[in-house]
Amino acid sequence: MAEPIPIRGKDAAESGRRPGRASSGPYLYAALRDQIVRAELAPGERLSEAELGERLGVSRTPIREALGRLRDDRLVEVRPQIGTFVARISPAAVSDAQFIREALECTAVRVAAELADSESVAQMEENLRAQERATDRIDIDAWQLLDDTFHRQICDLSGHPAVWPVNERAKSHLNRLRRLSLSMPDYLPTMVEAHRTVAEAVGTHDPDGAEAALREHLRAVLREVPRIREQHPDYFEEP
Amino acid sequence: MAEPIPIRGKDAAESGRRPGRASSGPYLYAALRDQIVRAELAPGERLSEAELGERLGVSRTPIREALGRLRDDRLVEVRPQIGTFVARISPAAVSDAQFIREALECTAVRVAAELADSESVAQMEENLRAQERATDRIDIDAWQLLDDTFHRQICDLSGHPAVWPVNERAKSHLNRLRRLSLSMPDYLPTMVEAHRTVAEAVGTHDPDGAEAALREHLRAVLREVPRIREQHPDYFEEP
DNA sequence: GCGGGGACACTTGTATACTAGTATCCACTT
DNA sequence: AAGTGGATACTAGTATACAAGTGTCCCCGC
Repeated sequence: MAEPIPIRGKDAAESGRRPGRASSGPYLYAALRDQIVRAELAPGERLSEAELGERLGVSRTPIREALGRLRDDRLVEVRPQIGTFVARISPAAVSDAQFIREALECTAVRVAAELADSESVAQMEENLRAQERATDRIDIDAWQLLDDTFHRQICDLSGHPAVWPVNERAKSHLNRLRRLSLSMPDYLPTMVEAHRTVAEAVGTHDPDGAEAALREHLRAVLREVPRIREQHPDYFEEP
Repeated sequence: MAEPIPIRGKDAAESGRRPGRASSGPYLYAALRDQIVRAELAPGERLSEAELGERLGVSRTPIREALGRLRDDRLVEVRPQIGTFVARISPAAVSDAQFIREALECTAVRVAAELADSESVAQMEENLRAQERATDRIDIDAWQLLDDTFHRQICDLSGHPAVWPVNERAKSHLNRLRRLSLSMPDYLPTMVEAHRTVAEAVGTHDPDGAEAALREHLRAVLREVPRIREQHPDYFEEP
């Protein structure tokens, strides 16, 4: 069990009290989700509300708010009177997340290809260049952020800002898988290339091409599941 | 402002304390969402955590849990230190919900058409007959439940149980719209007919037909927006 | 009559106290 | 020695107390 949980930006804990102001729930949710996705909180690990609160400098109340959202995401499992645990990877949940993500993003990318303006395309290309730099540095953290941004751009280009939050929740499960893929650096150039193919199809207003390229790209992650399961059997559900 | 909020099944309040047991949050969430969808809690209406808790026989804590989820759904708006309000209808949010729903359900119905077995088709037909009976009685409440069940069947037939919860959250916004459509009884037979068309396409394993029929059906609700807005301008956002 | 200022009632956010259920572990019995 | 029962140290769910910010409304002064 991973013991030390240094919270990334410790702003929440350090900013002291900000009573009566905006809730710290969203921040705590994002921080904990990030730690779960990065497997700093390992699948199956027990989480203590009291301990998390102590570590993050808040009481159980906002911790519980964050854990509730993570429970809705199925990233943690709360067993009343027993404990809260980081959810083990469920192949079924991964498949569900893949289905949702594919449905949303592939629909979004079609719209994006139809009505993307030159500015949006330029932004995607800028992001792609940053991805290449991160790939050269083998900076997985930076690349992951850029990947999220890239897919968010696709979703936002659909003109429906509510799509990304839903997609992000599904993507978490797949991001966690990718994190565990030790040989991921090998795949980074491949993924950037796939991104570029999608972006080019969007830029040339080719919905069919964009959808096909994106679908193929999204499914690539899923193919890694058996290998990852072999490497980390204890991180998976025991059905 | 509608004042009396008699909770439908008062089980939560009547079952007395059940401390240390399962959380009442999910129940409260469903109950409040239902009241919002039915416009028993009117768009723009102020909600008091304390008052809701008193009315439902619980403290603010579980009420806040339910309101937090409703806030994620964008069905309520929480303004710190000011108040919590039933969200007014936002055409943008409705459009977003429509996009998400269309993407998910249309993808699901294709899979459903491909691998629906005879038992599933029989269940859908049974549901359709119940819809017809509810239509004859002009029992909108019963019909709404059957409508949810019908669309849930489609989602579940995709083999991905996580799809429906996501779809349900988007559907809430559209259900609320339909509730406000005073002339809805006129549309009930039309909708049942549309459902039947979808079900038949699923039964004959016709993905393209099923998707087309479902998409057309889903978009029907959206066309009502301008008329509803005319009838209830105060229920809409003031952009 | 009109305008301004302050008390006050109310809000959400947070911290803490309490309840009841669960698992573990150790002492005791057989 | 092995098995069983109970004390105990946890857990999450709930209720309540407190903090801090916001808007209203009334009273006072002009």
